[in-house]
Amino acid sequence: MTQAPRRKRDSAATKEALLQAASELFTERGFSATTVRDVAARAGVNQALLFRYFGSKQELFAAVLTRNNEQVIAELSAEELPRQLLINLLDSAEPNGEHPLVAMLRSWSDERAAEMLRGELGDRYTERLAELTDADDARLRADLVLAWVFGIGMVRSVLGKSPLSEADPEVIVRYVTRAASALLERTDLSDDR
Amino acid sequence: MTQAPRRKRDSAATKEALLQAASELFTERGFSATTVRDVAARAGVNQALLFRYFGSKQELFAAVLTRNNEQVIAELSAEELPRQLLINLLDSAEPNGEHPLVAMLRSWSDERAAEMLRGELGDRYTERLAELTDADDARLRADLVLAWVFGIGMVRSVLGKSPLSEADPEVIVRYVTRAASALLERTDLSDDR
DNA sequence: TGACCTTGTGAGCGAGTGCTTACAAACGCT
DNA sequence: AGCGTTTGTAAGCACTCGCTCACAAGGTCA
Repeated sequence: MTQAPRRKRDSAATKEALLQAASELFTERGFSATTVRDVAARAGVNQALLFRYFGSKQELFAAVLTRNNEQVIAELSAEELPRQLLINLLDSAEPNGEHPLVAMLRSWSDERAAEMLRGELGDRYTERLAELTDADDARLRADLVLAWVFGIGMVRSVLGKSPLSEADPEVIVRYVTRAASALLERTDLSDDR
Repeated sequence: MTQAPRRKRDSAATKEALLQAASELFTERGFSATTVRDVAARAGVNQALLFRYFGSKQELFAAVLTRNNEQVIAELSAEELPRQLLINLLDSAEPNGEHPLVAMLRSWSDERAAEMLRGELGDRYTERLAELTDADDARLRADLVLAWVFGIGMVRSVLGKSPLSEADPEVIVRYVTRAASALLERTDLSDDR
């Protein structure tokens, strides 16, 4: 009987397949509910390679998080951030939707995963949002808005609680940006269409 | 050598000890990071009794959640709810603080635990908050406020992210209630001191 | 006292976890 | 061809988890 066909020798493609599979699974199930065997299986890769290339499950998670979020933060201007963050998060309520933030939200309560959110990653979003106001406690106000976005993502995408999970994204965005303008008191935020 | 002294025969006290220990541990670590061995150890009880009295770890979690939250919901009027929810949550940032909600927040991403939050429990808070406005999408607005409270609790108590985690509770409450009054459009909510 | 039910105990089963190791095959090089 | 290095594979180690079970000890009632 013939053995299973070997993979082509291509370490770059293997790493990429692992990252992609890990990104999907962490988004779907969160950090602790995702096993390295699942990741390797979806990537079509022997699980030992996961450890050869990333060292540990935790380091793999870190690689996924930074890779996905670097992009989001870099691409968006401060003015668009809260609005786009929300829109992306709300759109990804669809089962195949896959926003980087959802992986973070689903892994929130895991202590090892939380360390990365608490650190540099979360602060990046805060700094960006803080640019929107000139109040002296700008970063606190930014954190409050960020907490709101996270909370909405939690209740809607992770919990799936109605009526929030069924509501029209447009309506939510309008409500939130309007109320948030009471916090980030520059007029150019209230550009709700 | 003498054997470890046996527990007194008192099923009620044993159940209560298990519930209390479980409540503490679920609050500190969340559902999935808490093991039945931990619970039994802190309660000073053989772990087999946990299963005799509660059937499974999941049923124990349900017992803790309903027990703790019934009290909170029943005690507070609708007008006080958002403010008190926030204050309790913010005060419990102290290491020994132990608000029922924190156990929920820490177990958020666990699918089995989330079922209970999604169901009756979360709706109870929503209904209560929806009483505050007469808008036709009252429950959606209530969910948005609830999501904000949850988000703040997450970022502050679970993540421990600064500056939100170090901020003065009074300031946070003032900001939030003021901005939330743009959502729940009755004037009697803006009673910020 | 002895039968019976309730409560507490220790040991361990079966499954799943992250991770390691010994080895085989494919490649680049001289 | 022969060599060393890189990439892929199969197996399993060591551990933790939720949960079960056979049994011992305390209590009640006849």
